[in-house]
Amino acid sequence: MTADSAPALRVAVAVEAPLHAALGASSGLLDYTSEGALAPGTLVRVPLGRREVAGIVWDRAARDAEPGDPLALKPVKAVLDAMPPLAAPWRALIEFAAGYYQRGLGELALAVLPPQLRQIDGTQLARRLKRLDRPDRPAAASEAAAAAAAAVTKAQAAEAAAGVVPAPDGAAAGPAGAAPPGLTAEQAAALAAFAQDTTPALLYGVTGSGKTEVYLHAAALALQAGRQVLVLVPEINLTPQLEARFAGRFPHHRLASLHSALTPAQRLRHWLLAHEGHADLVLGTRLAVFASMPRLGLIVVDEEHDASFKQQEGARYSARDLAVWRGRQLGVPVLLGSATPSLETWHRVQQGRYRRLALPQRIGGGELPRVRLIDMRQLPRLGQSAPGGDATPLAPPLLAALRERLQRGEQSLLLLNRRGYAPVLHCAACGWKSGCPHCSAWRVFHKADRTLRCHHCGFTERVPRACPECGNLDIAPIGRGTEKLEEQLAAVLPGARIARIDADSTRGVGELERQLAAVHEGEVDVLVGTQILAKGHDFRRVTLVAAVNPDGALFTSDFRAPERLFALLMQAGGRAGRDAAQSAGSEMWIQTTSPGHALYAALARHDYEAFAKAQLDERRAAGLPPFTHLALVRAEAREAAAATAFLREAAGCLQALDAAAGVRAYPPVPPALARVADVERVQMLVESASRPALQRALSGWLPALVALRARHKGVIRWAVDVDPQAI
DNA sequence: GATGTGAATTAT
DNA sequence: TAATTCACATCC
Repeated sequence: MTADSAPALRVAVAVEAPLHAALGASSGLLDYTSEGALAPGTLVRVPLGRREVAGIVWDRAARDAEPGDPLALKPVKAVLDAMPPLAAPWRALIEFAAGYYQRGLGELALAVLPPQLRQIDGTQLARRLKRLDRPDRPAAASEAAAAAAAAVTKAQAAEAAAGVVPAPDGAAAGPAGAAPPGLTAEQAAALAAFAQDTTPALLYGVTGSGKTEVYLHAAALALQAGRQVLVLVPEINLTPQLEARFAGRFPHHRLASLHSALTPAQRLRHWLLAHEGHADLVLGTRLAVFASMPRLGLIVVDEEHDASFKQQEGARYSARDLAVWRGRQLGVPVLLGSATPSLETWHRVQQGRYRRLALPQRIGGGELPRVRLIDMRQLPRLGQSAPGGDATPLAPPLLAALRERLQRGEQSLLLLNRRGYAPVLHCAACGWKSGCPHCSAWRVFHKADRTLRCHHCGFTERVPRACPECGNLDIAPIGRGTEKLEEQLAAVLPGARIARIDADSTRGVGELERQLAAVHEGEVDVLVGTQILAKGHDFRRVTLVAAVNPDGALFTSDFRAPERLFALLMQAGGRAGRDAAQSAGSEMWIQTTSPGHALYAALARHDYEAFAKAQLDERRAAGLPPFTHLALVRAEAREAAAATAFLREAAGCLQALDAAAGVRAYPPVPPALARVADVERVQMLVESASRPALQRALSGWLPALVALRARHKGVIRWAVDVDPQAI
């Protein structure tokens, strides 16, 4: 406005605008003017169209500065300088991730900040920052953490009682305990080796081998050096347990958790604690990999093989892979823990790119459960005429084993990866099945509320009294879900206290914790549930784990299914006999029609390495990861033909691209789940033996895809998925 | 992606 | 004639 004011400076700002909006040309940055100089990483508010949005001042190479009339630029509206700017390493991480996963810089940068930070103004932010000095309210830790803390205390008391951990009573159980428990020789060796250098290290150890203790000691070293520690865990459910363990061990260090179950205010507070360097420990799910941590000195990725580290929407990043990148960038060690490492990680260990630290023994010499394979083909087809119409839910020998446990007062855990009563309803007269009208999937029969529910789009109806096609009254459920298994168990195990834990039974806030507490208190004899149960929870009294029907994963086209099944079963088996005193009698039962399958044979020997070798040989032969690098271009449209046409033409653009040497595109195909909520999906696989080649091709291709999209009006959405989980 | 524009289509 | 819906242009 004022003609005599100093000439305004030009600043580049990353704003929340998707790449495909073709905003800010190639860099994704927009130019604004500012009165004073603004440090890169400064949070600002800028006008964008008729809106005012949050942005981050970015540094950009001088050669990228676009010519143009600075007078036509709009000024920055507000500078949120109460907060330190986001540091260069953080910005480098964002730039790398945006480039690697083919997303807009600003889109990613703003998406990984706490949502509240995008909304508040300078005064509000200043107030929040002032409040950081106040200690966290105990309530903020939530009932969940309290429940988990109780469980952990008990667990450690059990370990101490078993005489395996030379810890004084009460150590690590609360703020009062100062002396950390000692380490076994194996743990000490792993820790010493880890401290040698900063190459990423795989901590390879079965459930119960004491990986967490190594994390804690590695963390202690980093904390002593005045550094911050980032711990990534796969599930929200697991954060309270580990949080309690870390908080108990490091009572004089501040811990902040970061996951999507926090309230917006908590999320902002915890993020700011990390960013300001007030929190020494940051523990969270995949989104925490982007936490701003000025003194970062160690990254731990627990259960590194877990698929939930890969984001499945928006920017489809792998938090595990970004953690490794971040560690290398900072020269900070990364510790990847797993009993069943991802084949990608295992391959890198074999290439010598990652170190291998092994913990082959269970703490206290506890045995892994004996694996028993039950050949379901040998069973008499009992109960064909029974209500529900399928064979007996459990093989007689397994049933006998369950009764034994019941008599001895021990707990059993039954896994069935299917919630609801039955996966589909069927009319015997006309062949009608309970398909979802909006998705290419069956609607699941939920007996408890007598509904047919689509697990993909949520479409729910009451169960029809008769077949909607032919009016036949004789419609019957096919197959079995957890609800039905629970019901069938109640019939064959009268008097047993049976609990079911799955996404349906744990819908309410704190419901999972409440149910788990009941299990720990011994109020449950038999626990039925989905894979929610297999992960991380410490069930001390469980001596029998059974997989009721795991075969499905053996025969799907999903190339990662065997890897996931093996990990799930190993992990589930690890739930049994964690109490060293009982481990000798603990068993893992598997009902299968393929008892000779190599996967089960390896599982019976607890031989991950043989399994991994066989899988890697298959992957190499089939040209799959980690030997080939993949990306998927996904497109969605009302009509599949529109999405397919877009992808076909996209493939043409790729072929015309010089940068696409050594990269090849396959014909577009529908994924396993082709239609969801009346939207058709089509995807195209792009592969290369070279990761840099794939990257070059994708980067060169993207502008063409953006332009192409403008001509294919039928396409509702499209996205690139680099290193996809499934193809 | 969000927002605003104008034109076309539909309801009353 | 008002009210929706929809295609499309713009956003430093």
